[in-house]
Order: sequence, then C-alpha cells, then structure tokens
Amino acid sequence: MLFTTDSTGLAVKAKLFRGLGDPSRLSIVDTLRGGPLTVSELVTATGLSQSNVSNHLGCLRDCGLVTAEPQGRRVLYRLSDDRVDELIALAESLLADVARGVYECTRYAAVNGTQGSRLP
Amino acid sequence: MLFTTDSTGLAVKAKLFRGLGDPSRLSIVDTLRGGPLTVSELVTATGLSQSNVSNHLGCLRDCGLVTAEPQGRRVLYRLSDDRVDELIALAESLLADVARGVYECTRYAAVNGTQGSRLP
DNA sequence: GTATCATATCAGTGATTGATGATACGATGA
DNA sequence: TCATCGTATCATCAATCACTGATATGATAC
Repeated sequence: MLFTTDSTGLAVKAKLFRGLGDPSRLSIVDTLRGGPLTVSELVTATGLSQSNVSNHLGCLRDCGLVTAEPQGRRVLYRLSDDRVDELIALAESLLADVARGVYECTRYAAVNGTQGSRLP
Repeated sequence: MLFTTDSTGLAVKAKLFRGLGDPSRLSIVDTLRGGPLTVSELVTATGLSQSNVSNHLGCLRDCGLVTAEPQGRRVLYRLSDDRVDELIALAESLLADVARGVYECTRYAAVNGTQGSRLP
C-alpha cells in the first residue's frame, strides 16, 4: 500500500476521516453536537444496539474525536474539540452543493455493490 | 443499519467522509491540493497503479470531490471546491492536537486486525 | 452481600472494500 | 489506416468492516 514512511501523516488523516465515514459513527457524533450524552442516551437517540454504540464509541474515543467522562456507573460522552463540529459543518456546507454527486456515488464507499458504474 | 428515512442526510455525509477516509484516495486528493494534474501525473505522484488511481478517481469524481476535464487523450483532474481543501486543512489542524489518539486507534478503521483492544 | 443497572468486551459472521492484472475504449500522430 | 498513448472498466480475491448476541466488568442500591 506504500506509505511506508508517510511523512505527511496521510494514513492518520485518512483514519480521522474514516472515523466519520460510517453512518452509525457519524450518527453518534452528530448527536453529540447537541451536547454531552451517556451511552444509553446515545443508544436511544440513534436506535443502534448497545454493543454497537459502545464499539463505535470505543473507536471514536481512541481516535480522539470524543472524550469519555465517567459519572457513577454511567459514562458521559462529548465531542473532544470544537473542530469536530466545524468539520461536519463544513462537510454539510460542501454537500449543499455537491450532494447529488455523492448520492450517485456507488464506487467504493458504496451502499449496494462495488465498483458500480455510472449511467451508461 | 437503520437510517431508512435519513432526513438529516447522514448517509450522504458519511459517504463524503469515507471518500476521504482511504489513504490512497486521500493521497490523490492531497496531491491535487497543489493544483490540477492528469491521471498519469497522479500515478507518478502517488506511486499507485494506473487502474487503482483511475478507480479511486472515479469514486472521487462521482462523489463530487474532484472534477475531470478532458484534454486530448489526457484528463485533467482538480479539486471541485475550495472547501475540499479546507476540510483537509481543518483535519490537519485537529490532528495536530489529537494525533496521538488516532495513531493508537485500532478499532475499525484499523490497519492490522479488527476490534483491536487498547492497552490491557 | 446480592441484585441490578450501565457500559465494555468478546467471538463469530456476512457483506463490503481496495488492490491487481487483463482488457477495452478513445484520441492522437505517423 | 495503423500503431500507440492515456485512461477507464472489468473480473477476481484477500482482507477488513460493522453488526449481533452473549458475556464480563464495575458501580450503585437494597
């Protein structure tokens, strides 16, 4: 895959984006933009299973996108940095103009089938 | 996976981030931040195979992150919007502070093994 | 101490991803 | 026209991902 040295930190940057590149994780992060929530509150808000939310939170936490604050037997999660919010806001702004393209994108990052072709 | 209605466009946003969430694609996009390039120039710059670059460009193009401009038998690619550059710059800024966490992140978006655990 | 609640971890699995090599397509120049 | 260059597409495949269900851990209440 090359990038053995990766002096530009490309792999790390890619990881950050991939952290936000899953609907479930993004749903969690997006929900947290409204303020800190516990795991069970996130489970309710997102409709995902508890173990699924916990797994994704583990990823987001490891990646530094969210921080965890134990409160008794609950754990309160919040976005780790305002720039996480900014990142999503910027993406939304961009999507306002190129959304159609993204909808039609079926290569990689696809929903149904790989390497789908565009209109013939 | 829920998100049947997706009134917030979460799946689309996730796709956008995932478009940037692969080292090869990010390498291409990052290279294009320096200015428009043809496919073969991108092949040289990234060290990826021609078919691989072309496939990723197809994804990025479909997603609206880059635009293609045929020039004879070459095709010139460029970032479709300044905000694509801003998005990466913002991510870099964020990474300057949370990079360590991302390095250590081995869940999903992982490099070696799935659901890797943090230090025992 | 025991029961219960909240969260985290684990094993297993189907589906998706990203890469490769071969090939097709289209445009240019000889 | 033919050869060649530049790009796109295709088939295939190993590796990874995200999910589920079960279980472990840890904290509070009784």
